[in-house]
Amino acid sequence: MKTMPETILLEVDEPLDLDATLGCGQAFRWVRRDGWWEGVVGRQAIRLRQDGRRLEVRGADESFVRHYLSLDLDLEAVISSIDRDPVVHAAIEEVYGLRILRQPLFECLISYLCATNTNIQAVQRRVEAIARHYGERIESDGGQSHAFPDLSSLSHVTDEGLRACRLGYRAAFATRTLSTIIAEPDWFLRLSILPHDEARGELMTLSGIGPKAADCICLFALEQYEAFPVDVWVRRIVCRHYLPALETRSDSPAHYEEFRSFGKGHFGRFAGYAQEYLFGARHRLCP
DNA sequence: CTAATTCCTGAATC
DNA sequence: AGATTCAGGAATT
Repeated sequence: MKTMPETILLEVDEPLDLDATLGCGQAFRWVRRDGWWEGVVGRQAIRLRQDGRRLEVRGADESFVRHYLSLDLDLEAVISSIDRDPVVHAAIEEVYGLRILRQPLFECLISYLCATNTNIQAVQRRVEAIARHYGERIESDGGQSHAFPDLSSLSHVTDEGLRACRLGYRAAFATRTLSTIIAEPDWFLRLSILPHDEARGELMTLSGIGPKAADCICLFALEQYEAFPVDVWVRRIVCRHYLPALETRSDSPAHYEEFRSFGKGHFGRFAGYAQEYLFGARHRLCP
């Protein structure tokens, strides 16, 4: 599929900060190279570059990019709904225009399974390796790259194969999760129509997917914006600025739940957006 | 319910 | 330069 170079002209009330959006760690296949963001979404190798309200697009058409970046979401309204205290307010100033992407569900699920107990760069390497080993070759502007494989392409993957992709002990979790998903033909369809709490619970039954990964998948692939993932940084930020009383508590599922319900209660329907803004401003909020 | 331990990679530090 | 330390979720006991 050939697509022409395109330029999207953003409206004044259509804020976007592409750097914050693609660089905040929500998706793992974007890299910045000489002024462009290069990434793969589905089977398309895409390049994006923003200059003010001009958004240049290569490798995909405008409607695809608009949807992926969720430009149809009224971000100004979302931001004013979460702008409830000086701390988020500072975060909003820091990464104003950050948008939550609409990621492909399967890739998002496997990516966050790879994301436990590691930093963002390590996850990027793992996801990239899985694509290189098992994904379909696709042509990009310069050379070639690989789409993230679909479920059937990973259905016969072995533990060793995934260990070669540096998943480590997560390889065994991944193969178990793959086999339970494969066992139910419409698993993805069923998941995608469940309400948040049920989708979350269903995800957590999978091997290698705990509360935090489940919340990320709900937020980044299922458009469930009330999801409030609590990673170490969000935990730190909430302890420091909102709930110092929770500081001394150790980690446990019950304590995770306290942070999560704080987020949902304090920020409301778009708590997930608040989470991303806090996370995006983490080095300013927890220096 | 809580606490402790193990799993593994990669970067930083000694 | 090679060893040690640490950051980072989930599962198991």
